Amino acid sequence: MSGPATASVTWQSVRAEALRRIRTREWPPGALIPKEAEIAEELGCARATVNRALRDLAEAGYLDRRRKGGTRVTETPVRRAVFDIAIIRHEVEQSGASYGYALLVDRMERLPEDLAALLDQPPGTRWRRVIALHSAGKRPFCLEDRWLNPVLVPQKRADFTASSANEWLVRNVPFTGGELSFQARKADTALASRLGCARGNAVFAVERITRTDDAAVTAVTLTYAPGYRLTTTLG
Amino acid sequence: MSGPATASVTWQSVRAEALRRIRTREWPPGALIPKEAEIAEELGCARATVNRALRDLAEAGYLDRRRKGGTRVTETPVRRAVFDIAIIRHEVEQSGASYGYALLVDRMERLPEDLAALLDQPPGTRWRRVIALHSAGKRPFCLEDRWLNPVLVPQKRADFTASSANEWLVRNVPFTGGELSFQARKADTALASRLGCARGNAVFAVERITRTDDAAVTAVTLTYAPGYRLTTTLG
DNA sequence: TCGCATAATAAGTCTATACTTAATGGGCCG
DNA sequence: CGGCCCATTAAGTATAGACTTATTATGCGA
Repeated sequence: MSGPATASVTWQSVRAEALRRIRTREWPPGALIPKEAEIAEELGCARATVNRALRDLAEAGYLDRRRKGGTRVTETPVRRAVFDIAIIRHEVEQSGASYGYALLVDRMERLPEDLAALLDQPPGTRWRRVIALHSAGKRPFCLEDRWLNPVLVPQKRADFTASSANEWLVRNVPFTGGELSFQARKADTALASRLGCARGNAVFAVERITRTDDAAVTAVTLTYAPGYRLTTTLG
Repeated sequence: MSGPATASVTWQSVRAEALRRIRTREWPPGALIPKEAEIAEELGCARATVNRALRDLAEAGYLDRRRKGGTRVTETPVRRAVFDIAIIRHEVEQSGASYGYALLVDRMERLPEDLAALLDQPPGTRWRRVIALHSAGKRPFCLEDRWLNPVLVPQKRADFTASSANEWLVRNVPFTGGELSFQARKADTALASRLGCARGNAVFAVERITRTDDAAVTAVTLTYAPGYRLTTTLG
């Protein structure tokens, strides 16, 4: 009823072969490639196997697939960079340094107007504001300036004196979406003194807003000490 | 989608249900969840459908799966941010501005020692160096400072006076790997004049090395004018 | 000739089944 | 008691077949 038990063509091998054809331009950019059934017959496997392989290549940005339209090689493959958003403690520990944490501010404050708008909060809303410093060895590593939705993260339930809001949130408030942005900033006097660097230094800043289905959970700005690099591998 | 006539349970619906259970802590962090066959029976679908759903959640970082070990909920879900590495022209055009391009330098130069090491080239190797400015409207947008492997990108074959190396490479040299890093830098005099900003301004810099299986293809530093933000959505 | 209904098509998906592979844990032997 | 081998287990994968759905092409009528 089924084919030979051993000779199976794996979806990885189909993927590899398809990628080879793309790289060698046997299937040039923009070209329509044979349909699944044809490739399956050619390589001697089931259509589902080809489907798995081509779907994977499509996810990776090498192919564009459309029902009825067939599959074509992407004209200009969009490369994706993937960053893992780690817990800062892990990031520090992974670099070999010992991790330090200090809570600097934890109080209720009125949201700045622009931020309130981004968070879908009426102007003047008071949220919990937490500022903390993460350090690597004796050096400041990253300043965390965070606003928290007090409904979801009341002061009595979450205490950030010993460990950061970062970790508490990861474990306690699953989020469903948000935005992330990176930018370069000049350190002002306050920031420079907290990060232990000269005023005017260029620092790397990450802004992140996190939401659940219903409401915004938190908005945070992470400002890293000068010299920080965010690195990843292209696959 | 959830048609009554077509009673089939889709893998998306299984995924959604599993995610719901993770979010509601019905399956708390660290817990072992039922095995595929059990879930399949419970939801009334084939095991392959459950497999597809759980595999997807594992890829997204919600689950850890191991043969024989079963599937458990990730203790601290690692969130991933995905950035599309666009062609700079597209990035500018998408913002609504008109794109401008100017080639500033194109000559053979000796690789700096540290870069040569990164690129697996013997010290003193001469590569093609290209410097170009991308602009949005009348404003400088991004300075591209690039080194190219002259074997793969000889000057006679690739002319960058009219369009950038960026686009030529995407279309002509498929790459298989590389590294990417982001950082904040202070603009020195040369950079400031080219980007049309004040000296000492904080600028966002992207460094990228691109390789084929055999050899390094190119190393590039993209320095964006002050105010640039790299943004993405968290899913 | 234009516009719309319809047929054709290729990918998307579900199912049932069977086999493979990586771990795990227990039992046997030294 | 310790270590190794093997049975067991749960995920991983392959397959054939059938059905769904988005999209394109076509042909008919106004």
